[in-house]
Amino acid sequence: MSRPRAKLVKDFPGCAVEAALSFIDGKWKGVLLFHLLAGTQRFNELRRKLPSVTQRMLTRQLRELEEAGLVRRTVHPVVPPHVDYDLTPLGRSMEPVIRSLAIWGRTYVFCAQDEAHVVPPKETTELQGDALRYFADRA
Amino acid sequence: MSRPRAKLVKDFPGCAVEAALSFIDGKWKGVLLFHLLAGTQRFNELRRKLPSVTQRMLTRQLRELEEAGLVRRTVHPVVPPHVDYDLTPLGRSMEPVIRSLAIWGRTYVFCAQDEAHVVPPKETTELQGDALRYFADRA
DNA sequence: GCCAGTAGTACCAAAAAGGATACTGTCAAT
DNA sequence: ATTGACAGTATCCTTTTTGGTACTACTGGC
Repeated sequence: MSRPRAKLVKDFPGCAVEAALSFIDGKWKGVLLFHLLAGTQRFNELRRKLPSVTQRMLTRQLRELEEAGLVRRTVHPVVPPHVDYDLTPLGRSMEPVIRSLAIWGRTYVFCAQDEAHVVPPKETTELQGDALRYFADRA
Repeated sequence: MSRPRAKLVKDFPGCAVEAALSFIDGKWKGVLLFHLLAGTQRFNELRRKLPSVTQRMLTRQLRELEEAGLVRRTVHPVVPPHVDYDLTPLGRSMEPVIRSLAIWGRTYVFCAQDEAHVVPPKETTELQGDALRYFADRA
């Protein structure tokens, strides 16, 4: 949620970075936006893509994204329920941010453990702290 | 800190976005990295640039960035103390991420209140939720 | 009749993050 | 003699965020 950060935005103008971060601050918002870049998704569709998120968390994060103006929630009044989530123009404007995050993650953290061998040795030598431990864990 | 997210990285591989976010997760890390992009900084130098951060928080955030391998802390054993902070190569690799965040923030949230009039009317009409309220507040 | 799928809520508990305040020790300048 | 700059710590407390479990209502298929 952007409440505490929203405050700081006023207390501390000039910080565009923090302002932007306040919109994707929340444990699952980044991934959600990433998946929504691929197009409209339904609630359970997203749930399947984020297996470790609880229903409650998914709902909350989506609502916060909606509140922030990044995501649009469309309820089709049918039974069984049918709810679509997609990006607003503002949400889509986040694409460069999300993409650069995805690239960084792939390059330096490399989530897909089945491809862990692809880690470039040169970069690896630059790693420290968490990143180093991360790679150490899966070596 | 990246501990809780680090866990999810393992539980939920494939999510490069979350992995990357876990490195800048923390209320001040984004700004700190942004300021460090400009070059080496000393502790109180950063403090002056982030007037609303407490000493304790600044220390913590810097230590976490160091632990994560993004920032290097250099202690010059003199008195009075002299400590330099600068980006590691891994930290510098975050530059595209930080820059895109800064651009987004400037474009869509526009922290600098003294330039609030520059908000482009076209974009404004696309705003919803927090973003809308943000602009409403300063209109 | 029972189960699965749809999209959620409600309630309680735990953990994590952040903030406030006060304190350290040395030196240089006023 | 006092103050300020330097770079922090220590302690306590509050807020925020996240997780766990159970529950709703309705329908279509077996």
